[in-house]
Amino acid sequence: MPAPHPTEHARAIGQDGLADALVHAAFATMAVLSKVGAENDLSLTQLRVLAILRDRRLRMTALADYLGLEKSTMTGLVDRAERRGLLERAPSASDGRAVDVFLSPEGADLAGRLYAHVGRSLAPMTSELAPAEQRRLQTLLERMLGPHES
Amino acid sequence: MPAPHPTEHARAIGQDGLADALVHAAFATMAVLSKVGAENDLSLTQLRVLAILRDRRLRMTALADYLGLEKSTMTGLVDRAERRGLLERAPSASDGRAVDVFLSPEGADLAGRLYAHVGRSLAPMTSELAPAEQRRLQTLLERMLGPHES
DNA sequence: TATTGTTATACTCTATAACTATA
DNA sequence: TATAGTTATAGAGTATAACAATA
Repeated sequence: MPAPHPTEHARAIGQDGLADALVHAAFATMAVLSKVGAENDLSLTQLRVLAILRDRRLRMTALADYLGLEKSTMTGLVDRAERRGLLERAPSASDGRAVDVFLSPEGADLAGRLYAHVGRSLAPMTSELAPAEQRRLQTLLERMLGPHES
Repeated sequence: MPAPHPTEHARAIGQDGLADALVHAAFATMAVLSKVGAENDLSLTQLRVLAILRDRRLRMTALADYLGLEKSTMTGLVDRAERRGLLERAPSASDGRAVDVFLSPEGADLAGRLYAHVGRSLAPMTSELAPAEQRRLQTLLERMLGPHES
């Protein structure tokens, strides 16, 4: 798994300075997430599935909506994760057509470890800034991204 | 192409507040890049290839290094882009084993339009911040990401 | 011998279309 | 009829291993 070179496309894609920096930061962050995933034999999509289901039980269609994917794509995605024992399917109690998906104990365990791992893996980047700068960056990003649900 | 829901995994993956915000911003930015790519029938990887080659001529191996992919992966990637007339291959002048890759005129044209398109597509997000905040955000991101080459 | 690129192979990710079972 | 999920199919993206050509 060779390491990428996030800076280059960032510089070439972005329109202005801020867009450049955002694209650059996005590639750097995604590279970290991909690496954390790869170290656990998880694609970025599987990582997202674990993250989304960390505190939720969702039907296939709702999971597809969260990921921005087609429901037919979910079948294989969930199949593979289920085969690895990371999540489980169960028929919905309220709708005979629907299938709920949720983390298995092993999946929840892995999700928890990944959660911590991502934080540690991002630290070398974030610790380039002093604590006060980190707080300012967080505030600006949160303002830019709008109010969180939850 | 259904729209994703970047906030959720962000909240669930990140370790602390800043990591959360970075992951959230990365997913939001990647969603924009993916959308711009998809509107032009380009995957994120093909978008990166165009961006990287925008002002460069590289051999297959160097391109693979920039992307963080195996050289064998490049063959198919370049094949498909070449088949679409976006880039070209030529034998290296200095090394009989090597193959140079570079944008075709059409590829360069598309890359230029994508460049502008990305800037415009990111604007709704960045313009949530006042101009002074935008400058502060850019400065902080650039400090965090370290000095650019070029 | 080592390196460059391709080929062969296999698996994951993704979408579209057609199907089934339920609502 | 409409919705939930799966299956069938196809194509892109990715890696590993083996190979040919060149250095």
